[in-house]
Amino acid sequence: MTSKLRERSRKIHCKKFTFVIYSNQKLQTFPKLGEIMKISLKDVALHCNLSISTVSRALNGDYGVKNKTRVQVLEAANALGYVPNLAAKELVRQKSELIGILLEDSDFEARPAFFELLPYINKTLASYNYRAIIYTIRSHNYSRGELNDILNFRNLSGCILLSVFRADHPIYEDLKEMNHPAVVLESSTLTRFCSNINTDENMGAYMATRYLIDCGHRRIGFVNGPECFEISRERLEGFRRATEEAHLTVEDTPVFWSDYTGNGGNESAHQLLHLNPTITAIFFANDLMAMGAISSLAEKGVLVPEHLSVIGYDGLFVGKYYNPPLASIVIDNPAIGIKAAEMLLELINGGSGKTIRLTPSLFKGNSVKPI
Amino acid sequence: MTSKLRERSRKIHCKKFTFVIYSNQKLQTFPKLGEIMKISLKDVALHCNLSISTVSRALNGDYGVKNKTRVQVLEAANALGYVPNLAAKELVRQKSELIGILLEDSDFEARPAFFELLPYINKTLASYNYRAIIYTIRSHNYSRGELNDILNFRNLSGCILLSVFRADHPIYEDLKEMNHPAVVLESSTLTRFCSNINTDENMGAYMATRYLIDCGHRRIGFVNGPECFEISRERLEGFRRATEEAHLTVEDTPVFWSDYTGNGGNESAHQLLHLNPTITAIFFANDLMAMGAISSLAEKGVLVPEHLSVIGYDGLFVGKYYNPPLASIVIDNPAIGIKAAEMLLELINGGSGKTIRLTPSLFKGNSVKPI
DNA sequence: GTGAAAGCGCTAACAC
DNA sequence: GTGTTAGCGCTTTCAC
Repeated sequence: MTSKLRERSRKIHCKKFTFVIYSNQKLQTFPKLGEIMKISLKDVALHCNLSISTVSRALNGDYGVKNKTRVQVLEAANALGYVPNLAAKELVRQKSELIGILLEDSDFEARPAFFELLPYINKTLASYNYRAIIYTIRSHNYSRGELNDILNFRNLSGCILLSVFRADHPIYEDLKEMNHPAVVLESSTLTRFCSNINTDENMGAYMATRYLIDCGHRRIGFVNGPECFEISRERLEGFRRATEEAHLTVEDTPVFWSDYTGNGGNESAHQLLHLNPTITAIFFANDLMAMGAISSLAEKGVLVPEHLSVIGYDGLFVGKYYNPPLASIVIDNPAIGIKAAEMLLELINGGSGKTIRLTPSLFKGNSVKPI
Repeated sequence: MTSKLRERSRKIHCKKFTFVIYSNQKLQTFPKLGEIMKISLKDVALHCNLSISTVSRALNGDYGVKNKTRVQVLEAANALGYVPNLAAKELVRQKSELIGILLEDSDFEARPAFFELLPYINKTLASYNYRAIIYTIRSHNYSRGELNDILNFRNLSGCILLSVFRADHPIYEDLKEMNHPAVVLESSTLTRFCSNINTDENMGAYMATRYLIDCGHRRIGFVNGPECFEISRERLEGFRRATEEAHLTVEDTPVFWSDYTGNGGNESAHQLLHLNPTITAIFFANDLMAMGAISSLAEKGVLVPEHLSVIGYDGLFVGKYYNPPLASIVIDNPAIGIKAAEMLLELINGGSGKTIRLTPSLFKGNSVKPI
């Protein structure tokens, strides 16, 4: 022990411990009254008679540390209850193991499925020792550059755009110019640093429509979400692809633009049925609208599937407990969550942006009846 | 400008800018090729011909800065795109504006309501400039002290226990001994540093049962959650309070312990009806179990509310779109989320732990029929 | 294989 | 009202 180290040693012992006694391999510490001081690398170093740098290397698993030393350090760190200070680490490394999760400020009811994603994203990130930090993005009054600032504040390693914004939201512009890793859902934004993962919406809508057609329905309504979302447009394409393939006329396959909410779906369905009373089936662009419609129609005596067949989209997990169990296009949210996190980690490790497109599956709930 | 500052000035200009030209009030910067260097306090200081500490004071709104200076600093910081480095700030302040949100690792289906809370917690925290960082807590193999380590790693200002753990989960012990601010939901853990917010479960269960009784039901089943949760026990007390008050016998008011999942509710309901065929109403301790039961019973010809009245608990927002709209005890999740965040901030600002108990409300969905 | 020392960007105590 | 200085706890050269 150098004299300088010894000198500091006394000082620090006074600061954090009254006594430090090694006896029978058992380390006893007596923290001062009041708050318990946090143990730093320095404390571990002092107890091991080693320098801070050696302790750091030992703890980080670096080369150039004698095995015996490493074991000694590990034991001391454990005994003292050492917890690294990530702020210090991040300051010097100029990066953090933090991932920004970006939510729209007001999309709760409209996008319940996203909250099915979060636990999976978080777990996947955690398994690589990354943590998720949540930010809220304004749908309106967002100004260019906010995204960059968010990333810079805490030197985030990257971000995941969990909400879907309207296609002309400026955040997509920020995303295109940004050189931090990012993953977006249900958007086709793709750059060197930005991957995207989405399901084949066109295919999903086609599958739903096709299922209704295969069940014998020839007059089918489509209640879509707002036109300003990419996904709404793609779902319309899929719907049209299926109806044209089956040579259904546009008159027999009316389309309504709604808003992805339960009430919106309900209102659109009533309007649709009022204007097109011969309709035998409706395809809703999400489960919430389907549920809103079914429950309200039932009260007016229109029963699903007896009088009207209904299929939704999203495959919300509550759908299978719906009455009747709601036919739907199932998006595998756990898979998307896990994949999104993995794609981001890939980008962080130097990978290039890429696109993953999953194919949704069909859940044949009893809300659709063959005719 | 002191000579020392001037010296550093040259160095830094070389590092981050090729030219820095003020002309017509417009600041033009030419970052070097490749990555754009981040702007630090030092850069702002140099451009203003001020010391770092003055710039820091100006930016932090401290006293002792001439107004003209402050304006100059603010403008320069803005023009240069200065973003503070929070890791540095946290390192020196020994605390962060970070709140840990603790989720159980596997409670997704069982607790969908918690994901109704998160957006509100996050928004409230954000309005005080705090951020939420998500941690997953293991239901099993959790070892004492993990919570403390989580708080210490990043010098979190506090944490919110968003999931409800079984009453004997060791995290509650950690919580009791911890001296960091914490807020727990649906638990009565209360210390100097730990507040709790919950709804009056006894009252909620009483209200649900009482509603059934008021509708004329005299033989009422109760499908509860697992006994290991505090809330299950309290809900049972409320149920019993109502049945005893109405002088219903224990035979006419059978209780089943289930698991808060859709399938569990379904199975328990079938068992309950099989053993007690004269039952006219069932109170489920959460909406998910109620939905699972209703949808499955409907397929067997047992219709709600025609043949059986059902009331749930939680007031999930999808409940009002259920078929029939599900009567339930509504827990005001937005209020709880906002309140939880506010209570935590109170603790952080030196307040003492306290208890808030909200009274739930009754949603009279059509799933209950008077007889 | 280990130690000394510099410095990440910031705050705060102390000069002046 | 402003500048100087000493760290916060850590990683990372560079010596030895």
